[in-house]
Amino acid sequence: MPTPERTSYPAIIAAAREILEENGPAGLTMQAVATRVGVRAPSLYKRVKDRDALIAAVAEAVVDELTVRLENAGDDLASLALVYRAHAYAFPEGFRLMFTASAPLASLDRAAAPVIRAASALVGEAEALDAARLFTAWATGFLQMELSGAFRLGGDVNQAFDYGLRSIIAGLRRPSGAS
Amino acid sequence: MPTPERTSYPAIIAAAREILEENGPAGLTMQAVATRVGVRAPSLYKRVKDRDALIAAVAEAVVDELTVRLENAGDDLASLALVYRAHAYAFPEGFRLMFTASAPLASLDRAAAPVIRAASALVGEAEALDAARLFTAWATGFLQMELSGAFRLGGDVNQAFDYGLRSIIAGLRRPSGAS
DNA sequence: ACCTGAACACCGTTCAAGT
DNA sequence: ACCTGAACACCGTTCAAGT
Repeated sequence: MPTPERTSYPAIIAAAREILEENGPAGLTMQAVATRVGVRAPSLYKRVKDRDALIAAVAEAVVDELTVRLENAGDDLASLALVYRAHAYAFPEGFRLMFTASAPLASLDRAAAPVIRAASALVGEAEALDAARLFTAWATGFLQMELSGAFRLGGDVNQAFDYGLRSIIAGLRRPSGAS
Repeated sequence: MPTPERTSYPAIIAAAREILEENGPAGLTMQAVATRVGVRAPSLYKRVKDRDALIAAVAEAVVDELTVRLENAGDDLASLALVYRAHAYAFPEGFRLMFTASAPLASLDRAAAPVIRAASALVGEAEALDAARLFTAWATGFLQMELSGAFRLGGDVNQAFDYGLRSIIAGLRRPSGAS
């Protein structure tokens, strides 16, 4: 006699995301997730391979949500930068996961598409990939440093973000940036 | 009767660093460190508060070593970028720790000094901090993405690094980058 | 077919007892 | 004064037994 399903894969991922943002990576235990979805820990293994896979799925969910936001943003680098930053603020713990080893690299490729499009509009198709990597690396590094509290030497962090964004765009506009 | 010391704080940190690079964060257990320094796990707590403090100390050691390398490098951003990248390649796991929550922020401040000096030479003292943050954010993000295998869309990664470096310097040279 | 209690291995940490 | 075995709490994971 089939037992009715008492939870689901999406419910588990959503619960894990909440717990991660509330209690950090150390608080993201199988027990905590199971309790939140109303099940016992061993039952999770019916839908998730193990804790690493669960974490990877959470990272993928965060990236996929970012992708949607990027696709609905303005198609210039400045708009994408603001959306990216807002997403990092909204899910700081999830953001940290995005570029971790077990992260879902395929979903990152999808998130990259709008960035490459905006870069292409600025520097042309030949340089678009290099330019997108410059922009993404800067934004990712900046947000990670900002979220981890690494900006401790004074100064206005918002202004530093604007400065970086404007300098990068200015540098890309220069033909000397070509390969 | 005092028992002779069978290990030391530096030996513990060095062992932890080796284990981290060999086996990753999950392999960095108190047991593994204790075994490597020739002691039992409980003895580690005489010199280290707990595992988090041990990890933070490892991160600090990696940052301090980077600081020495930066201080001995050429005092322009291109030289600093190469040194930074070489350090990330040499200690990829340690590099990941540098901007983690429990990371040693004070030691990061010391590593920032040579970068700010090089930035100041390029854009002047007033913009030096903003420019240093642009450069550091880009380099950090780029290396993190490179080490995590996030560059999957083809293209030459070394060329992308050069392109990013040259574009940033070109953008900083422009007066329009000023605040 | 899914869920659970029980069990196992492993880890971080504490502490009384050794020297 | 440092080191250790023993113990505890906690966690990830497996699995036979339930429905």
